[in-house]
Amino acid sequence: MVATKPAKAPAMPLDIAPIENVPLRVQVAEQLRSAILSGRLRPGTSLVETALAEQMNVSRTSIREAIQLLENDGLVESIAYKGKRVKPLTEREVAETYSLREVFEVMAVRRILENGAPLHQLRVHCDAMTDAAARGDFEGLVAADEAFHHSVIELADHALLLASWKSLYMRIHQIMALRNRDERNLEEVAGNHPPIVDALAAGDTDLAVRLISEHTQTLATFDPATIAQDP
Amino acid sequence: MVATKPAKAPAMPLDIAPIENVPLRVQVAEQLRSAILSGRLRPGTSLVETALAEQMNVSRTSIREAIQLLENDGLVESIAYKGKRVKPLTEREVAETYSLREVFEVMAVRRILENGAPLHQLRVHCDAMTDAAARGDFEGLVAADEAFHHSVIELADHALLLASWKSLYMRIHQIMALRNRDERNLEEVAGNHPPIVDALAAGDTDLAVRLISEHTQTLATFDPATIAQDP
DNA sequence: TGTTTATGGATTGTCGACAACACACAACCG
DNA sequence: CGGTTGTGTGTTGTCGACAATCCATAAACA
Repeated sequence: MVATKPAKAPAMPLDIAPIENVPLRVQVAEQLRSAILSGRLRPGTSLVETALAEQMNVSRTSIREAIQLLENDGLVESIAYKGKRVKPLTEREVAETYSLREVFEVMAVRRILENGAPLHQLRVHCDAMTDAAARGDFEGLVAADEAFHHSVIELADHALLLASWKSLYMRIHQIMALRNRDERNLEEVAGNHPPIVDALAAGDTDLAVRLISEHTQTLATFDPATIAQDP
Repeated sequence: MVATKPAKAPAMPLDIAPIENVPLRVQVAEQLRSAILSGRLRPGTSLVETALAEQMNVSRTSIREAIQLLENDGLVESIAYKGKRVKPLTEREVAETYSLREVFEVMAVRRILENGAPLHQLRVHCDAMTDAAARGDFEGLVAADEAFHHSVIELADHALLLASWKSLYMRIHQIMALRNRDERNLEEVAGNHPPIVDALAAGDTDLAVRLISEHTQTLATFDPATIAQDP
């Protein structure tokens, strides 16, 4: 075996886009998930397999399996022989979701401070948030905020934590989409993050934990009326 | 409507066991899950739908859906168009599982101390552990230990936390089944728990957190060789 | 009239058959 | 001999049809 080349030398180095083979159930799941997370499918809406199958022009099997995928995400609940529906969101569930998120993020912060991690990416996201806030770009701010927290979890270098956080954050997405976007001060939200990075850089565990904890709690406020669900 | 009776008066008050209608996929999932958690199906074992369908005498559909249920539990992983197999257990995953469990239990302890909760049940489980240890009953000790920790989580009164913990604890079950039962001192394991209850009763947050934290970490020790998987 | 028993429609659950796919190995050609 | 191109086999993916179940409403009965 010649060692100068990496095992396989492609005859055509041109990087043609690889056509990916995504199973139907996954495509269906993505569409439905997007609809739920964006609030187009409200909590309580019943999901009828036959109807969806016809509507999306796929077999009922694919719909079925897609819905089961959403069940794993905790976005759909099903009662045997009765039906499946978008999981209703109770006030209690919202509170639990945010409290668990807080624990996740605090855990991440602790791990980052224990094991060390490059903080550059966090600063990039902070800047993105500041820019978005300056532009009055709400969507951009939200996206950058998610990217920031996602990075925090990633830096903790804990695959299970990351997976759990992602699953949890989905519901947070949904909640945020359902609630009237209370136009709180964009600048303020953006400004909340740099101190967290600073505390991490300074190695100040207590401060970092307190800041991230307060921050996640802040966003947990919500108005129950805004997440009323369909029967 | 007459108000003296609760809506429906059963003609036969005899409490006959209601024959429950469990979907096939669930029965299949329970069997497979039990096999995985007990170590009869080792990590890495590939699960072939057709084979299982014939073996268990149900349609491939039911097997398929059952396996997807196990995927939700994180016990099975699947690669599209290639196959499904019992999720391999890496040393890292084991460590992550136990560290996340620690965070869950610490969270539970904190909540119990904040909101208050009756501790009677915990004492009962402690006694059961002591008894089992005195009898040299390993199985009994493990069962009581799980019951104790389950109760701790339940007392935290947090449905999402409880669900997450249950899912996580499944893997701990699996790990314990796979590892050579290192006959550590039964009395010692049993003795670790009452101080936790005492700290809870005394309202000593720091001590309770430290005790539960140390306790979960203790059990995280394992020998990688004992969880070697099949190809 | 009040209670029980059919009956119908809507929905999920289960099935067997066929299609799509990935991989390994044989056949072919320079 | 090296590399490419068929071909076969085992697996998952998708489908449409039928069975089981639940619920509401109507019919039958005392």
